[in-house]
Amino acid sequence: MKKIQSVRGMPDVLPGVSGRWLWLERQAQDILAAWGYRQIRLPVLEHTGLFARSVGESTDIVAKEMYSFADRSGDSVTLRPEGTAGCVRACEEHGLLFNQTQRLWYAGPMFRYERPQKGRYRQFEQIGVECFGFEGPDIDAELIVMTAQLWRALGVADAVTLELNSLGSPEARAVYREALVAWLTPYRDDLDTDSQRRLLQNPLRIFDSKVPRTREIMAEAPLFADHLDDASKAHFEGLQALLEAAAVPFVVNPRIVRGLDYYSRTVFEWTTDRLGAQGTVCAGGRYDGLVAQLGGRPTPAVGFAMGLERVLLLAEAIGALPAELEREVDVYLLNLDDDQLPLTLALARELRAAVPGLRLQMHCGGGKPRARLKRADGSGAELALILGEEEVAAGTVAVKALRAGGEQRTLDRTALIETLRALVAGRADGRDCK
RNA sequence: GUGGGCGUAGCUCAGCUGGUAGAGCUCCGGAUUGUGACUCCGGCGGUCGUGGGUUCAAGUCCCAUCGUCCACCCCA
Repeated sequence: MKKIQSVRGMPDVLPGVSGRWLWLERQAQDILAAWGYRQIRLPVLEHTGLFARSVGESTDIVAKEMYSFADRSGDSVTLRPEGTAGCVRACEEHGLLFNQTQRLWYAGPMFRYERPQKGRYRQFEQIGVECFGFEGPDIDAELIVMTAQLWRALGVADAVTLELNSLGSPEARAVYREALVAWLTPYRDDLDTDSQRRLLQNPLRIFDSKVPRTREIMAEAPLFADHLDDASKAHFEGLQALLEAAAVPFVVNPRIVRGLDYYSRTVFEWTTDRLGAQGTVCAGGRYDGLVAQLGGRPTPAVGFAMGLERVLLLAEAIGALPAELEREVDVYLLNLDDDQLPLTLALARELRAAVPGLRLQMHCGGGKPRARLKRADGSGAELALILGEEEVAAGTVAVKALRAGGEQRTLDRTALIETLRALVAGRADGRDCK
């Protein structure tokens, strides 16, 4: 009998690390709310055609990475490989873009059929942000400054770099593309095989090659910056000025191309050198043409997506995870004899009500006092609250410090609640480090 | 899809030129009839990923296959 296991590339998040996820999601949600962004909740399944029309037929994502299948009626549906397409679809479908602007976010799993490796999974979690109806560089800057704030809140700001580029208008890009292909064609045989293929599919990507000879050639190639249309150029310069004013450092990287067809003008990536081959932690850009392409009125749009596994890997790699995440239980309440169970239950309820935020775990499962204390220790709690015959008779609770020393005091109800409130108040939960 | 590393107890791993499967941690019990974390004693726990081959004998060698990790491609 084959051992049962998860589908390849679809990892479980076990209890020991799920707290990190809650921490990350809370940090992000707090900031999004503070900037006036509203959540939109989207289905995980969409009609296959949506992605083919938006992401691009010839992209790897659509060509070979989609989880597509026929549902019971025979329609082809696809587990979303990214969030933007579904978001635009929902906004159009419900009239959210009619004469109005939107600042939206969503979170959840995305699916791509790729070989898993570090920082890459077949099911992975993203937080995505999309803005509609703003055409100037102000909103581009807003998104970037907001992400910069998140990196600070998470303690990873020093480990990420902002890289910027402009892809210009679709027309300018098409002109440049032809120029680049014409320039490169004489060198075709000198290029590596991957780049020869790119020459047909996405020549701009050749700038990304890691092959030395290809890089030598590309160092001489014509640059897109010289083909940028005036309006895109002004937009890009406006964005850079705003980022400088906001003291957000960046580097202009002409090699940033983005794999999805719908991008235009501003594209950006937050990258790190701490994660091996998957250095991009957050990426996005402008996609002014997409709404119209999907059948809506022409609507300017910008957005980004953040890979949460990568952000967490990064936080872990540089030791940015707050130590408080280690403690999941504040106090462990145990009775020494199960005759005291009804009283113990009542006390647990009373303490949880009296001390907001208190994480109190009550002993279950019987056993000798020794075994109960052992469980108290294993729970990770700071304090053990012990309820024995003597305490019940006296109306007190024995409070034993489990982490430091081990001294034990006997407290009445008022002193106990005071102690627990102080414990909760002193607990840094990672929300105050922005 | 391509290349390489690795699959032995729940976890981390050792196991020599082939010779009857080990440690640490975890967990449970005892030393300790109301006190954890330290110490000591005992216990639970493995068809050595799977299938085939070579051999008197395979965890060890060979082949295949699956899984996993890393890298390429591509991407969050």
